[in-house]
Amino acid sequence: MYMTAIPELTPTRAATAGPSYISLCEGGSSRDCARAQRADRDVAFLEHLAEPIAYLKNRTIYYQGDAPQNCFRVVSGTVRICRITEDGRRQIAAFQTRGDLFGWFDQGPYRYSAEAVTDVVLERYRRERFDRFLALHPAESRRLLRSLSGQLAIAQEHTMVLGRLTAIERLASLLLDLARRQGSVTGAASITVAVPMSRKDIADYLGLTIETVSRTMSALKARGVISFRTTRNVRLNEPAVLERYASAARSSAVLETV
Amino acid sequence: MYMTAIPELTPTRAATAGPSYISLCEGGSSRDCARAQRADRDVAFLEHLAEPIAYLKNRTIYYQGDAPQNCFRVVSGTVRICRITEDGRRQIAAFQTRGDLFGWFDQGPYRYSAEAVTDVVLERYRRERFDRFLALHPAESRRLLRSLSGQLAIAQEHTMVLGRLTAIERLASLLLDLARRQGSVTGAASITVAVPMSRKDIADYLGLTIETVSRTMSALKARGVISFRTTRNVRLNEPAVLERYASAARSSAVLETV
DNA sequence: CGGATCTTTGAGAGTGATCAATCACAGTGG
DNA sequence: CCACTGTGATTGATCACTCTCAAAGATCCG
Repeated sequence: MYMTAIPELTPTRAATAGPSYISLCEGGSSRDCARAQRADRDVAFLEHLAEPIAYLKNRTIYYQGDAPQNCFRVVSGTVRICRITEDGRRQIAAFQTRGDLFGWFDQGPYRYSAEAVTDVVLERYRRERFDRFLALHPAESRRLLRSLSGQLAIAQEHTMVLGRLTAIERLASLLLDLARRQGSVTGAASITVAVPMSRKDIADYLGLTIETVSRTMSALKARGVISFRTTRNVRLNEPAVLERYASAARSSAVLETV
Repeated sequence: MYMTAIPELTPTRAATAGPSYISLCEGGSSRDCARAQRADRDVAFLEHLAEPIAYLKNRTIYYQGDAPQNCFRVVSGTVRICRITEDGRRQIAAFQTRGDLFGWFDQGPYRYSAEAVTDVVLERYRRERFDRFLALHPAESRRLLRSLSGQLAIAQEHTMVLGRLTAIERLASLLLDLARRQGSVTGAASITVAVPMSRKDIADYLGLTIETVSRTMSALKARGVISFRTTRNVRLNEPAVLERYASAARSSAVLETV
């Protein structure tokens, strides 16, 4: 739809074609955007703000420690927000997909790096202009609040996954997340899920090692819960079983007041 | 300062004394607030919005799953944002202290419960009024953005802790966080830290068990890095050593692009 | 087809969890 | 004032899940 205005990938820098306006939209998943109030002059203004830019797989979009001059919105592809320690441990705080805004909320220098998981197309915004725009357009800033709220909610869910789930529960949780983000209707008999990231990415997102991820995947396959077309294309044969594993992360009855 | 207007604790509901205006302020830690632009009528409006309310230790402020009718700001004490699974696993997503806003960003029902760690005094805001206020006061909503950003940053730091740090590193990280929140100057020779939460709370925040927390504390004590006045009052004898343990969570040189 | 990278699988080790008992402390009442 | 009780914290012994080290198997791409 509005996406077509942006070239699907012209390495290192999206070419030609005028930037398309994509309204800030709510939630981390954010599917349908681009509706809601936008006076014509708003659109005109934002057209100057958004600079389309593309990155090849595994390229760094910005580094932890850099001064935060830009923020970005994902047009297509997947971005990882991650950090590496001196001794090589890596943690991925979030995966950003279509519609997600990132790089906006660091106050000082970027606290995490942003890297392209796949080839990606982004819209880049100069932070200072972006902030100025927000000051002028209160409605937009309230929509941004909702978007941030969604990201915070996701981060807190992630906290549960990292702090209290077993390996198999973490994997189940991720697979269902991916399915949901790809718009699969939960409750379906069988779902095909594209896994854009490597085993290492999965491991670093879930707080595990590559080996554990691989072994756990194999265990799920052995039980017939999932099967592989390729390593990056998983078929969820029994989503209900995965739901059961992942359920620890989400639902829960209200219990005693302790 | 502005705190004095609110009674330090009158069980179940803060008594008398008119609500004091506390401006939304930035960052998760947020020390000095109450400055910045506030026209007199803004103050007057907010005075009607904020309802002071107190909770005794371990009381629930709201339950996961409830419809989110209110949001809160901490005036004094500590609040935990947590979730319990059916099988009893608990994860604390965050501790909220003076100046922190919580209960605002859940879109649907509350995803986490909020409970009083200590006796607390809060300001309660009706969400619908709060939102209406934001719509009328853009500056306030941008300040809220900054506050939310801070909380998101904290959540992402927490992600690193839960996903990649060892028990001793997690403890070091928490102790330094507490010290910082209490305004201790880092780099000091020796710091006394109040630990308002129980070992169980610490364990559930750090993704460990009570026993591991206890053992790790003992190990640190044995090495002379910390010592106890009581279980809830820790003296950091060698903050530098703790910094070294915790450093994995924060700093890190920029490395290869992988 | 060869070489690099990614993934899977195996064997063994280790950190933190579990199960269990003791200890410390605050509150209560005799 | 001091036993009694209940909760929270500490310590111990053992277990298990995941990590580490290692090698083989896939997959991709020139």
